[in-house]
Amino acid sequence: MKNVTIKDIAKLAGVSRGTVDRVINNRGNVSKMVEEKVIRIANELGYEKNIIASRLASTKVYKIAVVLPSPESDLFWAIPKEGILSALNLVKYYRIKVEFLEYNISSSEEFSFQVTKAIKCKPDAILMAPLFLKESEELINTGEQEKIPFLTINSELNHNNILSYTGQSSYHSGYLAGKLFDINLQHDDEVIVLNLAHEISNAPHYTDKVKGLIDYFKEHKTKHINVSWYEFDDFLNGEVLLKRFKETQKKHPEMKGIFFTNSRAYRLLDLLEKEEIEKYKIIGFDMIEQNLKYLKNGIIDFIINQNPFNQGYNGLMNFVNHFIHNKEIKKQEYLPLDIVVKENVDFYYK
Amino acid sequence: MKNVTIKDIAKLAGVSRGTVDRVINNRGNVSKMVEEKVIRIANELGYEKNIIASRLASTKVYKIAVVLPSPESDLFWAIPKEGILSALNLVKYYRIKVEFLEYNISSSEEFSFQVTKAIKCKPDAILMAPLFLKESEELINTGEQEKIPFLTINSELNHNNILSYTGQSSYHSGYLAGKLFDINLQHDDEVIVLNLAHEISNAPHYTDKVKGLIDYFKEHKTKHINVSWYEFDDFLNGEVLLKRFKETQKKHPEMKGIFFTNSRAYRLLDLLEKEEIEKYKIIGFDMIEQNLKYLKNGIIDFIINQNPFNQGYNGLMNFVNHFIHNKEIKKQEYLPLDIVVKENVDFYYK
DNA sequence: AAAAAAATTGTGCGCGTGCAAAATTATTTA
DNA sequence: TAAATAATTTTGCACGCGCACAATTTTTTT
Repeated sequence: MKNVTIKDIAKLAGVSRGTVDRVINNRGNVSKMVEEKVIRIANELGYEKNIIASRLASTKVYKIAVVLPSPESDLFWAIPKEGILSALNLVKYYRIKVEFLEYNISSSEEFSFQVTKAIKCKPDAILMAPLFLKESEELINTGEQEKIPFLTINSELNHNNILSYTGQSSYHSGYLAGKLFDINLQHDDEVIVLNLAHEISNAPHYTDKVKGLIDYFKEHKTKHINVSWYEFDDFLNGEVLLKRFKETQKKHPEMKGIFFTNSRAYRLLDLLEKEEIEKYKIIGFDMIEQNLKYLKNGIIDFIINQNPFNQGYNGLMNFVNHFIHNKEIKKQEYLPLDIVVKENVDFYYK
Repeated sequence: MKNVTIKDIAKLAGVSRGTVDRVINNRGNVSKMVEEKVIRIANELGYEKNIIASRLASTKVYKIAVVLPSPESDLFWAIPKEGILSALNLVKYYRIKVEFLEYNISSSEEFSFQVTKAIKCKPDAILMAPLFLKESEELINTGEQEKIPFLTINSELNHNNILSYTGQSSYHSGYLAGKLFDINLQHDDEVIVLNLAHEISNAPHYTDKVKGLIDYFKEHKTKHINVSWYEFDDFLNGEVLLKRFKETQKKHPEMKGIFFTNSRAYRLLDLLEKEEIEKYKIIGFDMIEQNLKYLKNGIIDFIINQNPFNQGYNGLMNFVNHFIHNKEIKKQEYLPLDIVVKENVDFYYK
């Protein structure tokens, strides 16, 4: 079962390897008759290009720009980068050049700046997390004019210049949180959603989570659990944050569950006494070190893991599959909604 | 930043490529002086072998025998095979030959027969699920004499002829089940462990699960939950199975939780009426089609997913990393203990 | 119809490594 | 010390494909 090579095709078609090469790679300058014949024979033999030989011989260097928040500004983002590097390691000799560009997670200006810079690199594609909705759309349009497609991770966005999305379904992660509260709460308890984010954002990956949570309790009314939500935008200021939380407590005496919509649960928990907070069922996102502390001491009950490693890994593999292997890639690849508790936390990618 | 090649080393060392090649690959017939010089220069330059060029040029075909239960005898095993094929697809042109050998999951004789056959193929390694403890140990010994190392998935076994284990920690999956029961059960409820397996087995991947579950409740006594366990070995006979379950029910009036230690929950559930069974909290393993039905209609509450796809994928990648990339591979790679509920089931590998 | 231009096809080298045969150098034997 | 043997090193082809350039054929122009 030797693999079919262009040499085999050339011999059968009665032409030279060069001609077969031109047909296979659409380099033109081949007469219609010959082209058809070569294609027919290639199909008959079930020819598949030997990618490693191809990449070895080719001088073309594929270029991808990766634009992600800096781990310094948000710890979560260290892991997707590891995923990217790990994928890269698998395809080390494919002549792929990666340009890493980082921005402060709170700065939409820096985000725009770096994506613009990425576009100027004229890469084959840009892999990014489009955290800022409005800016992202504009930038993706700009990219489209320059014929630079995008691959996205973490937050979903619709645009026909986006080749793929790898990440969770925000809606369903909220819905799942509903289920987890439902198991753990009592009749007439109340769930409060806290969004600790700088811009009071209408980013879909936030609103969809809330929608999912609310929908869950619309569909499951046996316990009469009520949901309210708040945005704390100046969460970096401990005093203000604490004050706003106290107000919320007062306003919602039946509050028994707290749902943090992102990885910043620890920001509030750092400010509270254990006794005061352990009466709440708490669900947050992301297995970053600061949150794990609270998961392990029983303050956070569930963490929903967003598979940051695979976001990076699969994101880059999508690039490879699309550009190098010429494979169809899925427009949406929804990653699992991992339920992380104290008892299984050690087995997830730390 | 061009990559360093043997040519570069050869030039700097003042020898030919062939000599460098012999040093790099320990082919001998090189004088000590030259060898040391080449090694020194290679290290200085940070030489890394270009694997794709290497595999392209080499005539050596790596051979791996894969011995797994047939999907016909146990559906679970369709997925690890998919994982293996998927990994294989990534390294398609590395000249790896895979010999798939299947056995009926209930037959230790067939297992031994196929592993013996695998050894006779004289592969570079054997990837298998050592479901039968005693037989496995003997076979691994035989393999050791023939210098054939093993890679294992799914059930853990200690032997120094085993290069790696990829799968869950059975103990912790039982422990996790304890936690899940604890959340969902009441004071003085009882949990029954059901092991539906042919041989009343002392296989560690069964006993460890029970141990984990029991330990959980040893450490968490607030609800006074009691645990008992039973082996149903003739589970294929519906009548007998049902009878034995009824007996168990009678014997344990406080039974409120049922823990199935493997993927065969559906075998019993198929025999019971919905009304009769929905009062129990049920935890089982593996996202096979027949179980998913019961997860989706609310009869099974939790499925612990064993990542069958990754068992296969990582198992094969371990082979590649060890033999082709010459990388250290971990002796134990514990996969996540995924908690699957109705609300997140669609996002796990079906 | 010859020359020029255009279109098509063929050839050879290189990517980085493996491998075996040939060539060179060092060592032993007679 | 020459010949034989052993040890070491070099050389060249191969893997399958990309690519630049050469060679050939066809078409157009004069």
